[in-house]
Amino acid sequence: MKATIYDVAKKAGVSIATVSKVINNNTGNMRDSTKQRVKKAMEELNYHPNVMASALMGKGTKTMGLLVPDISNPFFSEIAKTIEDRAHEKGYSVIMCSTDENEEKEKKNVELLQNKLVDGFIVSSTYSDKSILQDLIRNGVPVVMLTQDDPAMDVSKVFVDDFKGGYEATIHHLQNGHHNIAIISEQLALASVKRTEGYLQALKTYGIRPRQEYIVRTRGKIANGIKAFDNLFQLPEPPTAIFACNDQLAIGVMLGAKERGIRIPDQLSLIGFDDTILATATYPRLTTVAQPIARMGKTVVNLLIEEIQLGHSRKERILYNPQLIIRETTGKAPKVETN
Amino acid sequence: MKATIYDVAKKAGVSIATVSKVINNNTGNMRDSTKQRVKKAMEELNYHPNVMASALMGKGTKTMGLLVPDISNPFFSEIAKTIEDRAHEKGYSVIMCSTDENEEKEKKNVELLQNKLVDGFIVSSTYSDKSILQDLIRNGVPVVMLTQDDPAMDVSKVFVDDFKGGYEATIHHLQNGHHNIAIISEQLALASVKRTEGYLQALKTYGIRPRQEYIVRTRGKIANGIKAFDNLFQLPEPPTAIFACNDQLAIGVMLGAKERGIRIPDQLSLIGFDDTILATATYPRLTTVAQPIARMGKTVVNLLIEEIQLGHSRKERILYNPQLIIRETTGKAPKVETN
DNA sequence: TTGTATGCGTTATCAT
DNA sequence: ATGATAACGCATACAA
Repeated sequence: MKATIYDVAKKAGVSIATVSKVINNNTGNMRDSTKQRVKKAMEELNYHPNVMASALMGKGTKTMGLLVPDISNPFFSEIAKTIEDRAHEKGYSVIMCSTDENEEKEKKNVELLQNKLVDGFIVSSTYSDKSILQDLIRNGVPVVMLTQDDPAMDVSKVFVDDFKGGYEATIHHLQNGHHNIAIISEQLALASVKRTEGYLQALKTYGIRPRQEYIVRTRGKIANGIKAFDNLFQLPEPPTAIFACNDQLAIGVMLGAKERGIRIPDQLSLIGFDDTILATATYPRLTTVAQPIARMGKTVVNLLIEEIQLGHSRKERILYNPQLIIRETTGKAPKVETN
Repeated sequence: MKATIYDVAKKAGVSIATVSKVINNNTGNMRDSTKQRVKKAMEELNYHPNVMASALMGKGTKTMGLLVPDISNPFFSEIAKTIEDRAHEKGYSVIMCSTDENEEKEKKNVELLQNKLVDGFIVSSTYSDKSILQDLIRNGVPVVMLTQDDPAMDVSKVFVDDFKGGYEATIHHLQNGHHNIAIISEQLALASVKRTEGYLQALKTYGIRPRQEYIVRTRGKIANGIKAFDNLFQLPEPPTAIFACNDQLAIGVMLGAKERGIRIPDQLSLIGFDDTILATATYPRLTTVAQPIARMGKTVVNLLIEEIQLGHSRKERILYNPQLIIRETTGKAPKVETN
């Protein structure tokens, strides 16, 4: 049977209060000898405090919930990895939940976790029903947003400057002489609208009028990237450059292009976003806008734990710089045929 | 403040015992009217039972631990997704832990979870110190192994026939006329040794003597795939076909080959394993041995929950068939130059 | 410096 | 058919 605090107390010849004190390091007024005696007893019994019981007493569970759209998306699994690592270092566990951009699941996940065992939430998925999160926040549950700067959420946030990322990607295309630049954005991601705004701004800087038909919105999967590409290339005047708002979409474009015999980067320049494992798995290697995944992951965890201990949100907004990583899918615009 | 069972009882004008009964569906001897009254009160107060408290009473936490080598590896994140989905359907949460094939983390993860909040474990990572898991099992903690059939673990297992997968991949190469077939295997994965055995068996079937220099062991990352390829191609007689024991390794080979101007599949045939997102993200698309990820994920969860409720292991071994998916990286062996 | 007693929100046993 | 009450393992105010 598992040892309880009573077993330890008996073995050490003290009361449970004393044991409790050494567990919680309230050993201010305690003879060092008793402390050692208790510690020894804990060792020998292989005693570990029952988290459930101490949680009942108002202590936390040392567990955090991680809400992402889809853990099987490389970007999220990569950031989940860094979150997990950091959390473990700090003695926390992380429960993961994919919302699948599905309102029902969003709600169910939060319910599942809330009255259960988490001390706080990291949320990296856009909620269609924001009241779910807002209720949480109003009730004083620590929440830190990751990957999105949603003004509707008055909590701490860790994210990259998506506008800048979109801007710089587009500028890179423009500097290469492209004028017909399309963007494929993620329908439901807040970050994608920022990236689109950056794209628009870059166009403006170069005095180029945006075209509706060059702006496509879809879900961020490979298959949709292929579709988007197909549609774009049925246009009377197809783009010579594409900025895809995530790597999966970009991969889709590459696949579609291969299928149609369109060479990248000679006939089509392409930029992705995220710099996931996918970006280096393709040939040619994908030019993409990198997010500092490791630093972001570590930072959200630190911030969340800090707020859990603090008891309230610091409402910080931590903004990282995206970085355009030029690899092999971008190049000069093809000569325009003047007709 | 969160509502407790007392609040509900008061509101419904009954005792907490009665409320508890409707919570747990022990409504055998209960007037339907009271039951409804209680339910209504719960609704109105937005009452959710405190899992910690009920866990204290011996009920489980409805949480399972998922131990994988690395959640950022697409294979594991994809299977984690299906596990999560199924677990949620059944009202369970999943806590994920990457062991990083690091003995310290292995131990720490289990400790983190054990005395904490999980009702059982799904373990899909090879433990270098098996006693950690065996202690768990001996203590009656439900454990189901995923992805590996380790004879040292006397519990239920869900996995593919790795031997067969390795065998069929190699046979495919052989049928294409290849004789110089190399294998790149994952150093630490039990599954990889089975796949290697299948490879060896296939060779034997065709009367081909295995060559030591064609058998390379490494960690399953893209970078290592590149290195392995480089080494293989510095051999006096490089292979004309490679079987990589996971998709990442295979991607590494593709990248290395591109770098050296070696065309796939014309000059080199390549097969991967797992059929992750990576396999369809490359060009040409990767021929690979698929594991039925979705079915395996669903099955482990079902099995684990069953055993949690049952109170003991059923010690089932559920074996799935791998499936060779022939895409575009495999083809006929180049004509041999007789000299 | 250490121990006693109470409560945290449940479940379960036994009365009523 | 329903209610009173004792655990569960721990933290903490208060006593000693």
